[in-house]
Amino acid sequence: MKKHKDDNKEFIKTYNSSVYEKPNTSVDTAIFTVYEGKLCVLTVKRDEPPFKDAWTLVGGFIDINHDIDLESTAMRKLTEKTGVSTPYLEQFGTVGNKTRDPRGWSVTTVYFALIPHNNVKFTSRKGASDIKWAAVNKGKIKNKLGFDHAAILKACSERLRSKVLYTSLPVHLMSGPFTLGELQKTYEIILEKKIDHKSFRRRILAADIIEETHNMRREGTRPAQLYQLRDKHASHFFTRTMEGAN
Amino acid sequence: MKKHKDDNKEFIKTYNSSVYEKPNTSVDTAIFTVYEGKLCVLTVKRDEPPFKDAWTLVGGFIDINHDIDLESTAMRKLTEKTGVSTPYLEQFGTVGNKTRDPRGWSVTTVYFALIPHNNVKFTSRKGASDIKWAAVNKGKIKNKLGFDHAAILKACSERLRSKVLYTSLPVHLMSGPFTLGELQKTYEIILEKKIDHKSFRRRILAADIIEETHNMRREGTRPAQLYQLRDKHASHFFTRTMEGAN
DNA sequence: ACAATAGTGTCTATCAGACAGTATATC
DNA sequence: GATATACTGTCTGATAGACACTATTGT
Repeated sequence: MKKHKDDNKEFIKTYNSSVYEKPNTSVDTAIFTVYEGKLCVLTVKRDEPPFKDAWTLVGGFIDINHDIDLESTAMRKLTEKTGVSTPYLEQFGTVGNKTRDPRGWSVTTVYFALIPHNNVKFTSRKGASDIKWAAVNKGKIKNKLGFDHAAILKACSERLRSKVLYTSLPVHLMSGPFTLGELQKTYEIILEKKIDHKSFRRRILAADIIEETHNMRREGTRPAQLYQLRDKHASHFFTRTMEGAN
Repeated sequence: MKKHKDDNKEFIKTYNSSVYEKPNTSVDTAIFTVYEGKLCVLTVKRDEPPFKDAWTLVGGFIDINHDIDLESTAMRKLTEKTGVSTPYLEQFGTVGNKTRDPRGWSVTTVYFALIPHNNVKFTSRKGASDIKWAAVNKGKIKNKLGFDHAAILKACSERLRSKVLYTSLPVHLMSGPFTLGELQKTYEIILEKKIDHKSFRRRILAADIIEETHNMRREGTRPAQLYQLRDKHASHFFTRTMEGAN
């Protein structure tokens, strides 16, 4: 590793010409929720160039004086934007290349998070104008995303979809007790297809990850059993995937 | 991203800490092969501090002037050390924290590679004294590894083992035509357990990823059919995992 | 009664595990 | 023939998909 001079001019010069020895290093998180029957991802509006006024995923640079590791950078940003402090948070992967950021070689470690919609309180000082949920369809949202975030979102959505076929991840989108019908709906929204309800119940109940509460949900028609997670932080991996190709 | 005051002192301070002070960024690869009935990983001896004279995985810093992306950094290092230019190469994940490198905040993107042992020619200028295969057992090797590479190797080995339960990855460890018996042996070495040969054959043949050659392997006992990959770069994902827990 | 949602019964298809049995080499 | 490795036959068990059926609510 080359050492950098503390000479300020030299520093500015290399910074401007984008041939600084270390790439920039950031963390971005695709924060997913299910809301009004749709899979949504949290987007924020940039207030500085590059991509000023464009929407992006939630992210930022590592603060090496305060963050102890990458995950705490991701958590810090997530909590800053949503107020949520116990999301399901998983590292997706890292994208690093010469071209993704006009400022030069840039590396971003991407996480994806699942949070129940109810738990979110936007904490942005400017109100809601610079932060919003965007509905995700086949990995895409309507608005253009800055940097390579459209590609990152697509890849994250695909990973989410694929993991939902063989895990219990969507339980992390439920807030408080839920019915099997509601959980199934959440699966269906993410997978963008219907699931046979009998198979679904069998599968979830056999996994033994949820337990009955003493309450029922009463809304319109026949009351439904309310369940809760046995272990708030556990995830179950099934040995077979549901149909729909990997 | 927090906004900074334009106050000059404050600016320089935040400038230095948020922009100038970037973590170091590297790429490390666990290069696996199967050799003499054992799963092995390539290790190299460091010739500079920190961890001078300790063994580590193959890796190094990104060369932002020559590498176009992270994968090309990994490939460059791999080819440099092994002479192999078409490995199976997959990103494993990224470790970044304050403590893993005594020089300070450090981020490393970890890849794992599979290469057939025959294809390797050590190209190190110093001869073989600073590079060698180390047998991996339950994710560990005998020699101590520098940095946090022991933990990284363990995590990579577990990922490899887990993927082998539901993919055809081990085909990338075979050089040239191979018999089903040889492929099965390779699976068994990675999984560290026996597989039923009938189930194995059924599974691999049903995947339709290999085809018979016109040759047989004749060695001692009954000749065995030699197969070759239909698509050199394809990987098959089975819908069910083999037993042995995820 | 009817609509709507909750929940059960049960048949079939698929595929992994187990393991006995057959085939073809060398010695 | 004995032994070693290659390869096949086939039964069992687990579980996903399909889908018909029953249950309980509000209107």
